[in-house]
Amino acid sequence: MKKIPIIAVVGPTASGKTEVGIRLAQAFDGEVICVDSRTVYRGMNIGTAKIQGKQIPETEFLTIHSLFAEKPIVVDGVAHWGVDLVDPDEAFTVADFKEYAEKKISDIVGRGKLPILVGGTGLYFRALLDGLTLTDVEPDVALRNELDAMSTEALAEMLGALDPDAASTIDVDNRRRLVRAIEIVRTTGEPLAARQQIHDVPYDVLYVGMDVERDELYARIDERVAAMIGGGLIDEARSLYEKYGSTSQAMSGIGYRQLAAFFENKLPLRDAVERIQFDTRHYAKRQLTWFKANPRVHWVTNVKDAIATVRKFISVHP
RNA sequence: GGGUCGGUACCGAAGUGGUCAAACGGGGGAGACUGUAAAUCUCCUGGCUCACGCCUUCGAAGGUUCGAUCCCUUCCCGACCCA
Repeated sequence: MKKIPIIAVVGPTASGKTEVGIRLAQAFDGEVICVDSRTVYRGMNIGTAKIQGKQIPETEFLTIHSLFAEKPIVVDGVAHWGVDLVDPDEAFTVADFKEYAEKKISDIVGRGKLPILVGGTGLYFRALLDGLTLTDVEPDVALRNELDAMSTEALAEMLGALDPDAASTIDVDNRRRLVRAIEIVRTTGEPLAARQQIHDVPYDVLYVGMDVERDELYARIDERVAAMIGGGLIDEARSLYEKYGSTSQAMSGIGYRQLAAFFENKLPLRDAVERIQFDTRHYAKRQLTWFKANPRVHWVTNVKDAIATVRKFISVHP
């Protein structure tokens, strides 16, 4: 079976992915799918640096599938999908993303366009493009609450009893992983390894990575955060905070949680803003760790090189 | 001019005779990652070294001591108080 050519634009936050995505889409008749765990939330615009443009009804695109009530955003003639899929009090997981993106890719291909994945959420890319199976075990809130009351050591012990292999494989210092592993093993009765496999993927992916010197990247991040504050992030965060509280998944995002601390008088504004900058830099670092580990990424420093790289790739996929 | 409290690694901040290259936090660096992923977790962070170890550090200079980040003296700097 012939594989579907796909472009994946990866890189840390503030590295210029958005612009490259648009330019590539224009140059190669593509549509963009945002691979971002935060811009899926409606109403979170400034703090997520969500693409801004004209929102148009999905029906104009003759889409075949529609998992979410979404409105793609069109910027400079380029449609962006995967944005504004859920409300901030809803959960959105990798599995949701994977399912959504797979259907969206066939939509785009069905329209004769080139799918261009743009984003910074490493796990989402891996799940979609490396074919992670993502077992059918959905998060069990009650079980998680129960497990959360236990110490990390106790959790590790519990997993050791249920699935020794898993216990020796996963990071036993990481409660969150421990809980998920126990969740899977307990509800399926099968070892974790049986539930976590890799399947073939029908895509032929070209990874384009945005390479920015570290100092430059950090300077851009600081500027961007300052611009967000100047651009109304505080008001945006406040209204979300008032509507959804500080504990929702969406509010755990950088920018929002630090401002929530400010609203609760736990942090002076000045410190909250500085915190946002630090946390964003750390986040960028983690993203870099993820993408640097992928040997398939073609690193570029500008739009022109990105286009050249894609052109070469496309030429072997008539 | 007098007095008090301080000056510790990139920053903040413990330490108060040996067990101190010096707790802890921040920052910085590296890494992990299969349904919270902008989340969560791990390691490193004076120099040389794979390591044992060696070397140089705790404002400066002297001194006491077998031994000083820690005690004494003087000086420099900072904060506050009294004049």
